Amino acid sequence: MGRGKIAIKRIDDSTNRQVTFSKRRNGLLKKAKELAILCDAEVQVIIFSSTNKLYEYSSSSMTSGIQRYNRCKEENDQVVNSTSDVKLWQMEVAILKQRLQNLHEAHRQLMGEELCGLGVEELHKLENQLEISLQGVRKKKVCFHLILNIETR
Amino acid sequence: MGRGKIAIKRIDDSTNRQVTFSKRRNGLLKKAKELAILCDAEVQVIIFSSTNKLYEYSSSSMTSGIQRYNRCKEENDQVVNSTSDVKLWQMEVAILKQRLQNLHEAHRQLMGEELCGLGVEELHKLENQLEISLQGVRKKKVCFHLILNIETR
DNA sequence: AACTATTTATAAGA
DNA sequence: TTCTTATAAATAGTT
Repeated sequence: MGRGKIAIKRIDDSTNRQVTFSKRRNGLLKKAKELAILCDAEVQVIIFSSTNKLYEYSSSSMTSGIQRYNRCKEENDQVVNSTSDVKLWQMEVAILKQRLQNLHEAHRQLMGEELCGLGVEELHKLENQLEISLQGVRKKKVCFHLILNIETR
Repeated sequence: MGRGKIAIKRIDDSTNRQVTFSKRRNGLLKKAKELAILCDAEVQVIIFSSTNKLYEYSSSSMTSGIQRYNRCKEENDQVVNSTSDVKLWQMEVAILKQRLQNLHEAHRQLMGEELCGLGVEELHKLENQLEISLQGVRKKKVCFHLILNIETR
């Protein structure tokens, strides 16, 4: 992009290379930031110049970004060895996620959604439960009204 | 760049956001590669989409790039390696437990239990929700009976 | 997935 | 270096 087209290969002239590095580095960091904001992504960029100077961008914290990367890679490895601390925590996460999912499903049924998987018997039980719930709520409401009546008397 | 100018803020429309993500992600990775080649730099890019998919570019190996970053940062004693992964998993466990607890509380309220913490307004809302739920369940039951009638006719 | 009208990035020049 | 500008490249909106 510019006055002329250039081939993508190492720029021989070191001054030119330095200038181009400076321009394109800024461009890359800007684009990284835009991507993160526009698309709600987590983006990390690490750049070392040929003179070993560090430039970086991270949409969150670089540390957490790198850790997330590490985790992602570990999962893909599926290393099956002795149960390390990490593995134990991972198992706990898996268990909790499963429980959360189950509870979520039950919750949706109580909301009258996602009833497709239920049979007649289960629908009956759910209906009874909802009626019991309503009784409980209405009883509680009555209590409130009694209290209000006493206070405003 | 394009038919119109856009403000750099989160794109609301999810389809549009996904498309833009795809385009700009490719753009960013291409630019990263060009910078590395043209300017003889070491470049690493890590991108997580909002759907938690990982995309990456590394001019060398990601691991060595990250290690180089760590060494560079060690002066500020921000050591990032996989041993602190345990902490991250612990954090995830804590977050999941919290979510589970919240959902559990909501669940108990839908069961007509644990109503002590609720005010009049909240009781009203809960009652309405339960009535809606009952309607859903009863509608579903009617469907079942209609089907049974047809089958046993 | 393609196609363009525009915007944006940037190579070269000052 | 920093600014300018002509041109290449990226991409937003459209089909």
